[in-house]
Amino acid sequence: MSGDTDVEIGLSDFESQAIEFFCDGVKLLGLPKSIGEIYGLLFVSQEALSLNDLVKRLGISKGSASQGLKTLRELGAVRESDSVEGRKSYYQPDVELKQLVGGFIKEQVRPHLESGEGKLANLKEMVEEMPGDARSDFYAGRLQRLGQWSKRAKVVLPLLQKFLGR
Amino acid sequence: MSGDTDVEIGLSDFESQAIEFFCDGVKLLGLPKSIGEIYGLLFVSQEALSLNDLVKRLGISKGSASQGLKTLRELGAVRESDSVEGRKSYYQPDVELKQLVGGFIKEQVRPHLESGEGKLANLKEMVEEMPGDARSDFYAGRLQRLGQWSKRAKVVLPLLQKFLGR
DNA sequence: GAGTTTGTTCATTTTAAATTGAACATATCT
DNA sequence: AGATATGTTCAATTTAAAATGAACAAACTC
Repeated sequence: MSGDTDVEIGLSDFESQAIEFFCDGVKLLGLPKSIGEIYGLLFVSQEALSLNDLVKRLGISKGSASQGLKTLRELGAVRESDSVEGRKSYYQPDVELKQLVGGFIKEQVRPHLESGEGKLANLKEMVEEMPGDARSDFYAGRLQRLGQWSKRAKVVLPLLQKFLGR
Repeated sequence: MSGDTDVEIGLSDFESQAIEFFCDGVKLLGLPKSIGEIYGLLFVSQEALSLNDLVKRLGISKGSASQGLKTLRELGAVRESDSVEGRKSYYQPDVELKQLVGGFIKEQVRPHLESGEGKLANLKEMVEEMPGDARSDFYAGRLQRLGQWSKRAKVVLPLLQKFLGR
């Protein structure tokens, strides 16, 4: 079979600008531009798009598109549309802010927080092994504060999600 | 005069690990490592430190230190200690989570949100100039959703700050 | 089963960002 | 004033991150 659907090549003015909007957004989150491009194009497309659609319309490499889609799926920001026709997959954006934020927190923020807690624990051990003088007291105080930070963050994140949903 | 205070050269094990902790943190926020190093060292120092102290102890360049301190001051994460002795300035960290988050939101997040709103307005204009068909209706719907996102964010940010303070 | 389509992986290249360091300005001291 | 100390700026370099594209694997087609 000839294969490809009749997707336009190149981007309309509207599409380009919308995509740029998302590129800015993901940069703020520390994600690569290509992810903004992919999500952005999906966001302004009525029909689900295949990997090859993305490659052709955005003019990015297959590698970028594949990797970007993988990240977006892990974040829960994109899902395969279930119209199974052959092996080819088509992708759609999740447009619920709550879900998007939730995925980002789960995949990007929580892991950092957790590894941070580990490091904090290490530091506390180091201080306990110090001779108990003014300096070690100062360190202990600082570490206590860091512990507060981390606790606060863990309380606030779910709250944040709750506020964003509905 | 000979000039320099008797700051150690090099970093203790404890200091290095604490600094690493902060480097991870600022990376999550999309800030350069040097900023984590500077803030980290100030955070675990009982005495205020001068620019030159930072250069020597961290082994970074004067340029980095100056630029990093500037950013940290703008964020409100660091302030000059007011012991005026000659021209030399000494710096101390602000260790209140509320202030830190507030500064970050004000300096890094809000500007992005605002420029985003501008771009959204542009996109809305573009849609209004389109012939009113199914496609433009779809676009209008999407843009409305983006407007919701942006509104939510503006409501949540101050709330977030409030929850983090105390 | 040969040929095609679809998608992933990963070594290399490219691009963007951070760091350096030298030149400069500005204040301080004697 | 001259000499020294402090701090900023910015072009050049270094470093880290992202994009590419070719090789590969897997699934479907005829």
